Formats: sequence, C-alpha cells, structure tokens
Amino acid sequence: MLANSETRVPPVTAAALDPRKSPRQRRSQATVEAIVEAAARILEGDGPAGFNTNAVARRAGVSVGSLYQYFPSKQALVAELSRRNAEAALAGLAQAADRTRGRSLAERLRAFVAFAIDQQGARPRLSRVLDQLEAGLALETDAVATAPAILALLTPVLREGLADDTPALEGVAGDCLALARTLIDRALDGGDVESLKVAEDRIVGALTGYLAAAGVAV
Amino acid sequence: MLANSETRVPPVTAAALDPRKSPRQRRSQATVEAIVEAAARILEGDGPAGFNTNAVARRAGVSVGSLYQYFPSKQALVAELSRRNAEAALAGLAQAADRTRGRSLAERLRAFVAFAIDQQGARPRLSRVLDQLEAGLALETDAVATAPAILALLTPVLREGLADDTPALEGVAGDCLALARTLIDRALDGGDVESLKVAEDRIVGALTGYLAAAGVAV
Amino acid sequence: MLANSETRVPPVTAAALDPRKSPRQRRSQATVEAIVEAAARILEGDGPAGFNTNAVARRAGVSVGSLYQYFPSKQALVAELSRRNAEAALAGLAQAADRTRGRSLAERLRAFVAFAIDQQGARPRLSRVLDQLEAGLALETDAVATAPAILALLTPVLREGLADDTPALEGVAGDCLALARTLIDRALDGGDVESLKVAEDRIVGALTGYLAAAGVAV
Amino acid sequence: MLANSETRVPPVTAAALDPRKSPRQRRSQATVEAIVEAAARILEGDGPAGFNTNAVARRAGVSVGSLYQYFPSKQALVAELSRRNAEAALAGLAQAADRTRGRSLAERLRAFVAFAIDQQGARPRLSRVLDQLEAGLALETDAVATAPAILALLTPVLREGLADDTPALEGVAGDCLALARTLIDRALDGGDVESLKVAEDRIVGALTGYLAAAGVAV
DNA sequence: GATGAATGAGGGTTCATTCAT
DNA sequence: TATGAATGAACCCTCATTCAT
Repeated sequence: MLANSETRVPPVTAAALDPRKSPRQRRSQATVEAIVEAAARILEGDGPAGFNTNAVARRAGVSVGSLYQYFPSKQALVAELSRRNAEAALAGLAQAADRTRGRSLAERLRAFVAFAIDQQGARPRLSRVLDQLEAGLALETDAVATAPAILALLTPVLREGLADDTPALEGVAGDCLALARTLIDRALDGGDVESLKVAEDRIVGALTGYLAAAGVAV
Repeated sequence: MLANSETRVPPVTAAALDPRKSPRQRRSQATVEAIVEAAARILEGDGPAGFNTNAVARRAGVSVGSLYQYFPSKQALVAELSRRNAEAALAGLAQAADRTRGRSLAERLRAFVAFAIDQQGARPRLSRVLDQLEAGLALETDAVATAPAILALLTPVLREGLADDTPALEGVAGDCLALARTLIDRALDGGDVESLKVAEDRIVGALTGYLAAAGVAV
Repeated sequence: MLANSETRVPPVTAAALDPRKSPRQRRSQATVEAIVEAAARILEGDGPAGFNTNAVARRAGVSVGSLYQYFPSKQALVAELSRRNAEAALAGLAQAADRTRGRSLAERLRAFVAFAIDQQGARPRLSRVLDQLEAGLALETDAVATAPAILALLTPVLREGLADDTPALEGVAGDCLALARTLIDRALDGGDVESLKVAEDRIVGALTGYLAAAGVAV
Repeated sequence: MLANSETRVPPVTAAALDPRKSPRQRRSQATVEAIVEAAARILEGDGPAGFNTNAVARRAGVSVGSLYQYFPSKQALVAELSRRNAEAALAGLAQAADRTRGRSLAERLRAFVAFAIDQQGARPRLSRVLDQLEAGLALETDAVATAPAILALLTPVLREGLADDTPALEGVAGDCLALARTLIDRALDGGDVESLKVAEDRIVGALTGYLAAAGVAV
C-alpha cells in the first residue's frame, strides 16, 4: 500500500551495497546469476510492488539464505542490478564513442541516443523501474551515484564542442543523461516502434538545444 | 529495508484517491490542513521513508482516526498533495500564459520555466519526492495522470508555433513537461542560487531544441 | 476480516443492554425507530460485516451521538432488535395458542410453526443474522436469554400432552424452539416458496418425534 | 465491543482459505500443530472474542510471522479448524456406518448421533463456537460448505429408507445434520452427563419424525 | 437535545533478515 | 554452503465511543 520505498533505512554505507562476496565457484556464479535475473524479472513484471527478497529467492529457485549469502541486503541487490545496467550502458557508449571518433558532436550524440534507446528498449519496464529505484536510493545514499564512469566518458566528448577556454562542464553531462533517460522512458511508454525513430530525433534536438545554451557547440 | 514503494496496491480506482469528505466545519478544515502540511513536511524531511500514516498524524497533532476520516487511504493523501501541487502549477502557468499572450513562443516558454523553477524551488525536495511518488502511482494506476489540465493549457500554446497544418501534438507537451521537471529537479539539487538562472537558460534551450525537432517553430 | 464478534467486551451487565432512556417525545420516538430500522436493514444487506454504529447512524439519517443517546452501546442496539423480534414472535404465538385452544397438540404445533415460518420469512436474512448475533451475545452475556416469555408460553401448551404426573419440561420447550429456528432458517435459505409448505410438514414431524421421545404425547 | 463477526470480508475465494504451505520438515509440523491447538484453546476459552492472530501466535509460542507462513489469513485458520473437525466427524460417521451396515435405519441413526455427541462433547465449547464461525463464513463465502463429504456419506444411508422410487433427498441430509448439531449443542450446554443419554433419545426421535415426514421410513 | 469531529487501542498482515539444522 | 523456518518490528486501517460545540 504505497508502502514506503526505503523503509527503516539504517545508516547505509556505500560498502553495504557491494555484493557480499564474489562467487568463486562455478555453482555460486550460477546462483548469483539466477538471483539477479529473478530480481529483474520480478521488477519487470510487478514493479517495485512484489519485489521482495523472498519472492526473488523463490523465483530464482534458491533459498532466501542463499540470497543473503551473496547480497547483504535488498538494497545491495538493487545496486547490483543498477551496476549491471550502468556497465552495459558504459560499454555500449564507449563503443559508440570509439566508432564515431572524429565525427561531429551531433553525430556522436545521435549515436549515443540510438544506443540508449536500444538498450533501454530491450527491457523497457526494467529500465524505468530501476530509474525509479535508483532515484530512491540516491535520495538516501548517493551510493550508486549516477554511474560516474559514464559521466567520465561523456565529459571529454562534450569538451570537444567547447571553445578553447574551459568553462565548467560538471553537471552538463549529468543533465544530458537525465534528459535523455526521461525522454526515452516516455518514448518507450508510448509503445509503437516507429515512434522511437521520431523520439530519437527529438531527443537529439533537445540535447543540441541544451548544449548550445550551455556553451557547447554542436 | 528498501521496502517496496507502492506495495500490494489493490485495484485502485480513481475514486479511491479522492479525499473522503470535504470538511464542512471550521475545525475540520484546520485538521485537514494540518494533515496535509504534516505529510508534506515528512516527505521533505525523510523522503518516502518515514512517510507513514501514523507519523503523519502524530506530526499533525491529530489521531490516525482523524486522518482516515478525511483520506480513505495513504495513497489518497499523496494524491491530495499532488493535486495541490498540480493546481498551483496550473494557476501559475495559466497566469504566465496570460501575461505573455501575443509574445513569441520562446518568451512564453521562458516564462513557464521561470515560474516552474520558482514553484519547485519553494519546496524543492517535496517536489522531487512527489514526482517520484507520482511515478509510482502512475505505474500502477494512472489515476493521478500527469495533470491533464496542464497539458491542456500547454498544447494550444505550442500549437501557435505550428505551420498551418496540424501534425499530432500529443505527447509533445508531456515531453516538455517531463524534460523541464527533470532538469529543474537536478538544478535544485545543485544548490547555489545563481545556477538557477543558468539552468533556466539551458532548459529553455533544451525545450527549444526539442520543439524544433518536433516541428514546432520557436 | 473475520474480525471477532464481541471484541473487548467489558463486564456487560444486563442493564447495559437496555435502551438508555425511553423516548418520551414524539421526535425522539421517530429517531429511535429510524435507528432500529436502519440497523435491521444493514444487517439484512451486509450481514454482521458492515454493521457498525457509524453506518447505522448514517443510514438512519442521524448522528452517532444521537444513536448513543438512545442506545448505550452497540450491543444494546442488537439487544433491542432481538427484543422486538422476540416480542413479535410472542404476540403471534400467543394468538396462535389462543386460536387453537382446545385443539390437539399436533394442530397447535403446526399453527406455531406456520406462524414462525411466516414471521421469519418476512425478513429472512435478518432473522438468520440475528440468531447468529444472539448466539454470540449468549456466549458472552446470557443477557438476552432466549425470550423466556416465549418459553413460558410454550411450556404449558406442551404440558397438555403430558400424562398426569409432571416430569421435568425445562429444556424441552427451548429445544423445540431451537430446532424449529434451525430448520426454518435452512428452509428459507432454500429459496423457493412452495418448499416452505414441505418444510412445515417436516418441522412438525421433527417436533412430534422429539416430543414423543421426551414423553410428550402429540 | 461486539465488534463485527466477519468484518470487511473481501471476496474470499475458496483457495484463500487453504493452508498456505504444507510443512515439510518436522519442526514446522510441530509449529502448525501448535498454532492450530492454540487457536482451538483460545476459541474454547474466550470465544470469538480474543481470537486474534497475535493472541493465537503468542499462545502457540510462535511469532505471528510463522502463523502467516502457514495460514494466509485468519479465516484460513478457522477453515483449518473446521476442516479438522469435519474430518474427524467424517471418519467417525463412516466407521459408525460401517459398523452398522445392514441394521435398521433407526439403529444407524442412533449410532451416528451417539458418535456426534461423543465428538462434540470432547470439546463442547469449541464445537459450538466453530459452528458459529462457520455460519459466519458460510454467509459470506460458502467456501467451507458444510462438509459435503459428510452429506455424501449420509445421503445413501437415508436412501435405504426410501420406497423404490427416488424422491429428491437433497437438503434432507443437511437438515438432519443441522438439527442434530443444534440439539447436541444445547444438550452440551445443559451440563450434566446423564442428560446426554436422554438427549440422544430425543434427537433420534426428532430425526425419526423429520425423516418420516420427508418420506423416509425409519 | 443533536451533531459530527476526534480519539486511539486494536487487529490483520507483510517482509527484511537471521540462524539452527 | 544451502536451506527455509522463524522472527517481530512496522504499518495500514477500522470502529466503538466520547465530548466540545
């Protein structure tokens, strides 16, 4: 019942969100995978509601005990999901950056956006719910900070668009990310696929407009 | 522990979110006000965590029973908060629209954004948390739909920027709203006040870019 | 949710079940009537669930305060309902007894049963629910004893069927009453009307058999 | 305070009354037993009042959580109690039927009644309270239908008493059951033991009379 | 007398987490 | 290591009853 996200949060240190132990053995690897996938599936199917550790364990065909063997808390599980999401994003964006090295910023942005739409589109609801959950986490912990690595990747790309002096760029990359996420979420909600192409154009438009106003030439 | 946002939401009909009875007497008016304000304060202070009906009642200096006399459920309370938020937004935007009648779309957008920054800035965390909560609600119910009235206000303004034929505009206004919300939230998080002026520029930039790509001349 | 009948019952004295004050004025009479009727209607419509003082008051078009002005407790209200039920029964049975004075016990029983079916049939669900509620009350208080007056009416009738000596008859009349109530309830549940005539026969049969075994010639 | 029996019963499907999971391990078996027994004892001691899940758990020396691990709701617990009751009854009646195969219907009825008195007599108050609770349940759900298996057992026995053609017998067995239950309840209330023998006679008498009127020769 | 706002103890239920086996 | 039974704090919500107006 609209039950609180993040209830009774005890002082959560960043460490507490790390997976408890990296599974060495093959079997445990499989267990961890099963858990993570189960969590994803439940989140996709039921949203935050119905996402509870017992359900995840059951869906994973594993005992709660095992879940807690690998994830010290429910938050840690969410964090892992986010981490994976971010990693995939990072990889894809890095590749896109590579592939478009030397091209215009506009083209690069479009490549980024295209990739992001693809990725979020693969499991749309999951992405959206994770965004939400991360928002919740961020409010409390800031532990899963918006994937600093992604920012680190984006910032230099944007810098190319800058005149020779170096005005501050912090925040700008983050804004771009947030902006794109929001619009992609909405586009995916819209449903039809051809609209995605349209959305891509508009998102690039928004980014371009934003960056121009931020002093970054596109 | 990261307990689910929106758990076990039963088939929530729109009706279920309406305040239970409008307080006739003076005394009850005060009670309702106290409850709503307490809810807002708790949401601001603790986020969704710690936002529970007993706490709200206690903070309001009222019994839980009274709370439930006016709000049939916790959700209804959130809905009321949202409603008020939306109403204030609507009023402000309407005024801004009036004041800028006849001006260029760009100017009007800037007026809208300026107002929104002001409004959200008044209780920044509250706005953000409500956004989150509404997102949760929307996922389940769509009952508190993103203030259709606001969309209704925005759409004709945007239409002015259109060539004489009428391409679809649905979604566009919503995207603009979401985009602005996101960026404003982030700007308010940034902290310093002068950055708000900067943010305003950039948001208008993003909107302009978005709209241009959507075929709306700014 | 299967919430307890008779929760938190404080030491209920018989007195506590009496209506608080007999309404002298015409207006209050009407109020009391409205309350009692509302209670009956709710019991009929929703069963014990949904039978709460606030609902009764609302349905009666009266404030809770007024309800408590005339009935010191919810129990008292139920008691009143029972009392009225019992009174009507008593009147009808007395009349039947009169009308059949001098006839055979069998005939008189049939007359009683016929009347009871009629009466309970008038508001079948109400009767059944009241039976239930009374059972609950009896378990706790014994205050609304099964209408001793009715027993007092029945006993001498049965006594006629006795040989000249006087074996105990206590309990017998009560059993007859209970037996008839149960079967009538079931018959009324059955639904169709013609079955009622059949039921009448069987109930009389059961009573006859019971009494014969109890040494009462029919 | 005479708080409603069976309040707010939501659409209870039959499934919702089934025990949640059958305990595999020895330990949990004991837990379930403890819970069921505690429930019975509380019902016996305090009646429906005081029968709440927390109390049951406490009395069972177990946490509420455990209770809900095995029973999805309070109702389910009642249902289980009923089920056990009905099962015991069924077993005993089946045995009695076997033992008296070939005898006269009268003798068989007496055997049934004797067994029922014994069984209900073992925990008289419990039986009575359960009857009441079941009545409540039935009004709402009909899920725990009066042990259709028992009816299935009784019906053919009664059929023996029928002339060769087959008039409807539905309802008849149910009436017999209800009739016997009622009278046994009352007899057990009476208190003294020798009265039970007397009661037996009378109950058989009532059944005989009833059946005769229903066209079943005894 | 009447009103209805206010009270708050009470009760059903969930779920993150632990720990004996 | 895995299991899953057990825990219990927390939370939502109801309703009999009171009392200021």
